[in-house]
Amino acid sequence: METTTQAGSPAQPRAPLSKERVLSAAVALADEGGVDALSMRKIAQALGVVPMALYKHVANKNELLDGMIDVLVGEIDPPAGNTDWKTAIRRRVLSARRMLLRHTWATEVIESRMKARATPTPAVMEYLDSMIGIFRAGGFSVDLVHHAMHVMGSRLLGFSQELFEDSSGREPDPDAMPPEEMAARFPHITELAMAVAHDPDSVVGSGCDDQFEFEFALDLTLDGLERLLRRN
Amino acid sequence: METTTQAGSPAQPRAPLSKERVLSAAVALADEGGVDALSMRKIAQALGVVPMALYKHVANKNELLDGMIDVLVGEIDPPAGNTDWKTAIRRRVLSARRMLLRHTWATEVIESRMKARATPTPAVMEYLDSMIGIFRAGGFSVDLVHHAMHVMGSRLLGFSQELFEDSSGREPDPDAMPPEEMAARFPHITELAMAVAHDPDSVVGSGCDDQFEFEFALDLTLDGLERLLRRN
DNA sequence: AAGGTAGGTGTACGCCGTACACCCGTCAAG
DNA sequence: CTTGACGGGTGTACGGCGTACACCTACCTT
Repeated sequence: METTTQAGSPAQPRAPLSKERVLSAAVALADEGGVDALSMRKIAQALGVVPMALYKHVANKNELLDGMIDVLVGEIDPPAGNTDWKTAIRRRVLSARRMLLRHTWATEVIESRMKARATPTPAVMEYLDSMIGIFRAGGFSVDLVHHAMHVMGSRLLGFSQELFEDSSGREPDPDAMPPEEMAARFPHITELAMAVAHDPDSVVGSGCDDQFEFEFALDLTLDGLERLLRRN
Repeated sequence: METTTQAGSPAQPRAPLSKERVLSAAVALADEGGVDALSMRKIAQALGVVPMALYKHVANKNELLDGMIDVLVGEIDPPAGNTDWKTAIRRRVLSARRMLLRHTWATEVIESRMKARATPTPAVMEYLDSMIGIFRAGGFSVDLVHHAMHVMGSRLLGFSQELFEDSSGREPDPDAMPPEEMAARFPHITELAMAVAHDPDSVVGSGCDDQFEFEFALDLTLDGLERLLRRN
């Protein structure tokens, strides 16, 4: 059994590794067996490769987890044009939910990674940005969108809460984005951040009163329940 | 420096271990350094004891995590009597939030443990039960409470979502509670469960339409936002 | 032909959870 | 007073984990 590369061999012994192949193997492994069953060694084994080979494609396990989150976010349907904000948001959230149900480990990983990172990955940022865009296009003021994002909270995936939290004392982002590119790629996030904190440098800084936002969302919910109650 | 037990020594060399001491040491360690920095070995070291000593007080690390959750739930203020349901719920939720802010690792642990266990620990059950009780006392019908619990969702700690999910294929609960005791200790949960599924045996079984509940909560939120928008 | 580089390999280290055998102080029964 | 059970702390050891580091080997460029 010669397994070394042989020129004319019709069935090549192994496809070449790549970040995508590593990530989808990882996602597949997590789907069956949960995130506890996910180890670099198991992923390598599933790919027929030695564990350290993975490190040529992902820096470490945390980056791998971040990459997996991006894969998941990519599974969420893009925003549907030609509808009012309400159905657009509704569809998007329900699509996100379907993704979360497909990958039961997702919320756990998202939760823990969002706590650790200074900034969400670009894919996540893009998702949030387009979400904000839908609200803005629907006529929401910047302030109201801000509230809305907090209110949606965990239903928007579970991370908007953390997104707005103080980001100091976290793992420093290895390749933090310069503010100009930030503004160009995520216009809505930038707009919101500038309105919230009058300090455009700390783009998603802690210029917002978390406690106020929490109570705002809570009261909105309680009022909704009360209305239902009155209507008996 | 003789550290072995010596009869008349006024300062006894070490307090005797106990489950509470282990748990509070674990909570303290998690508070400073997050849940990743929490290992049986570190806890033991903090208590001046050999790692295996802990296993005389907790069965394994998962049970330790469950115990830690109970400690946290115990920090939530008990329900305030003599008020309407709305302020009672409000106070309770805000108290829970203060606890979560004190222990930033809490949501992560709760999230992962709730996914794994068949039934929440008694302390958690008690918390949920009293929460339901407040709604019921406020005049909510059983059905409406059911909706309400889903709506509050993560704001009620983050676990009611999982509580109502299908509980098959999870770690079997070592000491599952007999239904009678269940009904006696958690009357409100039982009432709700019986109404939802007409099968009183699978007390928090999957007799509820998760998708419906999710959309119900989503729409309640969206309607709330819409009202704010109209009032511009 | 020379040499850089991208990608897979092998070994090794320190951490983890915990199974298992042990040991010792206390206390009840004989 | 002896004995033996037992609750609780100990020591050793195993298998799995993430990953640092040195290597080797094809290939591509010049």
